[in-house]
Amino acid sequence: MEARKRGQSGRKATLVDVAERAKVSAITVSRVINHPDKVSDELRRRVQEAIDALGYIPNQSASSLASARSGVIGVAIPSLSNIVFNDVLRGIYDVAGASGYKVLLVDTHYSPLEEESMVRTLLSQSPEAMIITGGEQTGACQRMLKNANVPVVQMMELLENPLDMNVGFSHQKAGYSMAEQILKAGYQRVAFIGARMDQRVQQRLAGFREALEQQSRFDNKLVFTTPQPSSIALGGELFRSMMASTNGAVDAVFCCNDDLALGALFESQRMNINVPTEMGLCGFNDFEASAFVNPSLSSVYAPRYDMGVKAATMIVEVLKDEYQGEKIVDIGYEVRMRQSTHLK
Amino acid sequence: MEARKRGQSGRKATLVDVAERAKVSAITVSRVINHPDKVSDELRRRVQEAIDALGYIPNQSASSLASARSGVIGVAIPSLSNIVFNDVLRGIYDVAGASGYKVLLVDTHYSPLEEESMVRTLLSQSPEAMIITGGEQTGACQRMLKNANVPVVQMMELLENPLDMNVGFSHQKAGYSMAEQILKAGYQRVAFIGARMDQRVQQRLAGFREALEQQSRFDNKLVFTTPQPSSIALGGELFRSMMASTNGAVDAVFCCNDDLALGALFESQRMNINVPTEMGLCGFNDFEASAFVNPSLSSVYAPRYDMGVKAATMIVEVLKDEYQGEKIVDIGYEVRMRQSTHLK
DNA sequence: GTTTATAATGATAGCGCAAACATTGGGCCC
DNA sequence: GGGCCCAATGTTTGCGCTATCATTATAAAC
Repeated sequence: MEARKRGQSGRKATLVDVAERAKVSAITVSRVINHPDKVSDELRRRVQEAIDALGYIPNQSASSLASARSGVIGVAIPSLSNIVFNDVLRGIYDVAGASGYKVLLVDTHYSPLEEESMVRTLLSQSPEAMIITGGEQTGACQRMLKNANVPVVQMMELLENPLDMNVGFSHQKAGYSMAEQILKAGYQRVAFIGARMDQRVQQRLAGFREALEQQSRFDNKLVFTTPQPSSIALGGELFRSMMASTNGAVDAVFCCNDDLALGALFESQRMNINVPTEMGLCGFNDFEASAFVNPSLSSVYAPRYDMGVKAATMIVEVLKDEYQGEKIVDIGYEVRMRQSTHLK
Repeated sequence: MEARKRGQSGRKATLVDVAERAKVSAITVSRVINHPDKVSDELRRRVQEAIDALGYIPNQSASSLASARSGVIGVAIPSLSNIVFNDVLRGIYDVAGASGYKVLLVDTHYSPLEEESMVRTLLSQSPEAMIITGGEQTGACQRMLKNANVPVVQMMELLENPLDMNVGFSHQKAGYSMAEQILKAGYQRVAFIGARMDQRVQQRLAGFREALEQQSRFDNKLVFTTPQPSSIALGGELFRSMMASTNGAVDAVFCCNDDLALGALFESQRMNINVPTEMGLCGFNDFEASAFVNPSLSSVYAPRYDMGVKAATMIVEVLKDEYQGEKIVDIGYEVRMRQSTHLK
């Protein structure tokens, strides 16, 4: 690359280059960018011209360093491929973007150790706030977050002792409610199939168990779980092996999420098992497909987009010192009973 | 908050705090972090102890400013909620993470103007490289990217004149191939339903049209498009209104993606139209559900994860000055014919 | 035993920007 | 017309870090 003059593409233009070209001081250029109302129309115009001419783009590192404000919100989620988090993310991005914040996003792969390392990376960017998933942080990770001295929101599930703020819903209650509805629909022998088995899935199982135990219908032999990641394919496999090992004793299956449930549904169709008459089926998370598949799939809906919006809004308001609400927000859920559990 | 001493949680520890505690110079601490092999075991141990004791986390802004290396790769995608991009993102994150790069991700909402603004935001973070989607950038955006003087990868589709590097596949050829197969399967009057209608969808339509025209089977009245975002619900609606307006004249539908196709499939089931005998159906992108739904859905698969991996790998290698391959990489696609288009 | 190479550490300066404080030049008051 | 205020602009300084160049200690070379 040839050597070029300032402001040409060889070397990136700086505030000083703009200032020289506009014949003002550097700080005036800074003001035009950050506090345009504090500069006269005339100078503002001249500076803007110079900015455009040079294609000047501010150096955010320098700005962060000088002002101790990075404009970054750090976000850690366990998986990029799980649709559940996309909805939440959309909410976060929408609010953050509208308020002038950037989002630095990391994927922890459902591992607290990886989360710790990722949180360290995020903190090195001097974020003004953090949004993380759930409550299974390592001790070191918790310490870092406290030390960082920025607002932290833990989202997705309700926690006993959040680090700071918390938005989510009770997966245990939701699991309980759904299981309750299944029993109410008249199913007698309800199995559970679950994958990944992270904290939230375990809570759903706990709720399921509680509901069944209340009617003395819980049977540990009907709980089928695996640490493998969820997928439609896996749902089909688990359903098939469940059927093989239970020998017709099961008349409904509570799937820990809609991936598994859809897989089970498609597999039951191929096995010529009628849903819902021979086999009730429900999922969790209420994917769009669940409402449209035939038979439509019962599931638990939670306002995920709103949860992201709420998390980001709390943060933005706390940063402006304007937040009035509670530190722990229950965003709620809704059991949506559809054809797949309609026994009679 | 009370005032506290250095290294306590009141004020974040800096390199100098660590240096004082370890009784070394600041630069030695910097070396322990960035070039540990250049420091003796003894000092490295002492410094590491001080780092741990103070919970020191480097300030990346200061580091970026001093070293002119941010460790950031900027990524712009048109939508956070489209699964298609998640797969690609996973590939990018996996490679970037393994190579020590952070990803700054923005959502352009399919708007070139928003993309321009987001790219400006990304560039202000001094990214070392950029990955963007497609080739519909505004002039100003293209200029910024060229001026930034960093490697740029445009991904998802193959471009005539990429700004720099390019990884993708030809959506037109893919559309052509799929349409060709549909005709080959024996379907006579093939409709097209499309949503969003971004560049890539338009290319799929162009390929579809080309294939049909070659057999004089193209009929513009059988093309149904809308700028609305795709969804399963929309697929059902479009299918229903298509059926209403064409009056039984259509025997197959090419859907621009699997969302629409699944929606059309579920709707056809509710309308008691047999797929594939009365109606052929195909989609695009090959979602996981497409292989498992009944009847299974024909679609076009592209190695999206690999595409993300490739894009990030190219960048990482270019940054190390080690990249040997072509600037334009065709990642290919695969037409997967399944039950939904099995006429005979 | 002097020179030369090498490894380990340190001192200094500066990256680009904005906070804090300083200066200037009206307009306005009585 | 002196004093005061405020808006508009400028000067200085330092954020936390690393590149660069220096310095010292140590080993190797002859």
